[in-house]
Amino acid sequence: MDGTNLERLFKRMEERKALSAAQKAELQSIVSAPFAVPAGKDLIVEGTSPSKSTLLLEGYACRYTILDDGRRQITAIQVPGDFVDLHSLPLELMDHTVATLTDCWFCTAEHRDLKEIVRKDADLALSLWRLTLLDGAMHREWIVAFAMNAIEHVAHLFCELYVRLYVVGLTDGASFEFPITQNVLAETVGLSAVHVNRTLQDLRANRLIAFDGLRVTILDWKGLREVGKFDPKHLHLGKNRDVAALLA
Amino acid sequence: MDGTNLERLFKRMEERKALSAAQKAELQSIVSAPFAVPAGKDLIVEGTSPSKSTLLLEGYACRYTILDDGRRQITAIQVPGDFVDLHSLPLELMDHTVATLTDCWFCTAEHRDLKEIVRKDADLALSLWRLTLLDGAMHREWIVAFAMNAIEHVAHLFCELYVRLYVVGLTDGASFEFPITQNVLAETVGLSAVHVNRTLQDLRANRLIAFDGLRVTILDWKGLREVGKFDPKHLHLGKNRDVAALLA
DNA sequence: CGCCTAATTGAGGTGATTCAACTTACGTGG
DNA sequence: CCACGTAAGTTGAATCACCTCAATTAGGCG
Repeated sequence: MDGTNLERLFKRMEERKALSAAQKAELQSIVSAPFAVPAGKDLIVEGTSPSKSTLLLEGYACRYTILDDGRRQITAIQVPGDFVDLHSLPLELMDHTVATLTDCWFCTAEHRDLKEIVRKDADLALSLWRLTLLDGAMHREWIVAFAMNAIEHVAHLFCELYVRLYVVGLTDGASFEFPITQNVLAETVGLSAVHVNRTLQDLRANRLIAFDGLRVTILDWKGLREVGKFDPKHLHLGKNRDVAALLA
Repeated sequence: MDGTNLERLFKRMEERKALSAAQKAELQSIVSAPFAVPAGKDLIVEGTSPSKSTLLLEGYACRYTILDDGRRQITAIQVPGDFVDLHSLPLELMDHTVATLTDCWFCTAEHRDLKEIVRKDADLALSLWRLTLLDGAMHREWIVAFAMNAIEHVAHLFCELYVRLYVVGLTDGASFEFPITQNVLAETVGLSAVHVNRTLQDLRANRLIAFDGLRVTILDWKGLREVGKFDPKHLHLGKNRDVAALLA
């Protein structure tokens, strides 16, 4: 068990079906050593064609596109265990940029090695394919969230983050680290920073969450889910017993 | 060339790299005969696990989710040549519903046959995988479009439809059939039907498009792209010469 | 202490919503 | 051939959610 720790990736891949020891070893054998990237750096830039895919091990990253008026729209928040650009394997060209939101650790896997896996092990290929489709499912859910009002949208975002972090073991009871500014939240939900601020105050006043810019604590999970109309079906968590309990 | 016509699917799959005659024959051999579905029917329902994937041959379909307040949010519009649920191959469970917007023709491919292809032909596997990622790329683009105002958003939608239909040969000069109500457009862009109506009037007044509920004619392609901030990078059209000309 | 960034507050403006009415087009039956 | 019903499109008026701009407060940190 030396080298880069892929446990969080494995947890994600095993939501549907367990990986064999050989499959884990196979993945373990192709990933690079971990490396750090400071907060606020563009990691993979729109218009480039990566020759490897990058796995987030620690920290928060995001995908974004810059709008004409200079605003940045974040289209996904990535948490540890997420491949941030696995889709570049079949798609080749990046149509958006991936950046770090906090100090992060990553590792990489060469596309030629990943393609070799796809060739040799159809089950592993389907499992990797599945990971990229989960991104798509989350995108769809975000589109739906954009049709909600501000409070619902922000509540929905916190619900999603909580469950995703829970799956990879990064929640501590009802709370999780989230050192993200209100500005970044605004870029995520497509609202002004001022309105995000007022929305957070609403959520606090309704005793749904506490958030000090560093850590989110969920005070009323049932209430938050109700406000955010959150149904984790799009996360395709399968029959994970722990998560079932979380959602009961 | 008997049986179901897969030309539009092939056009989509060949954006990056040509398929061999054998690969086309392989795909041709696993698809069902075409069948018709009338407008307004739910074709693949949220919560089910399809044992086959469905290809749209003619007409318009959509993916949607119903919100708490009863509104329907459309998360994708599907055009001929699109697999509407190829993602259910690795993902198994449908997290949203697919419905027809107009009278449609479809055909299907059994998952066991598709998996056999994935097993035997890694290139074809990557090509199918790629198709599902294009959906994801479009979802991301839609998220960005939701951060725009009404006119920009609607203009963006028409731009995207125009290019996608052009790729599969369904444009006639600067126009294309689009027998879609303003109500459905409202469900697509997340606006009220009233405001979609006023937005369309704006687009007409600015001589950007003509739209009578049955057919869209683009009067000012350059202007429309400008208003909609449309950049087709997310469609990953590769070096298709015709499309390059369209976008010049 | 002074500086910087993030968070917060207030006031005024605007884009989009809701609701209700009216029109237009089209199909169906008397 | 007209009377009617229905669905889609259009319009006006009042309201609301969110935005912009500007000022203020709070919290690290050299």
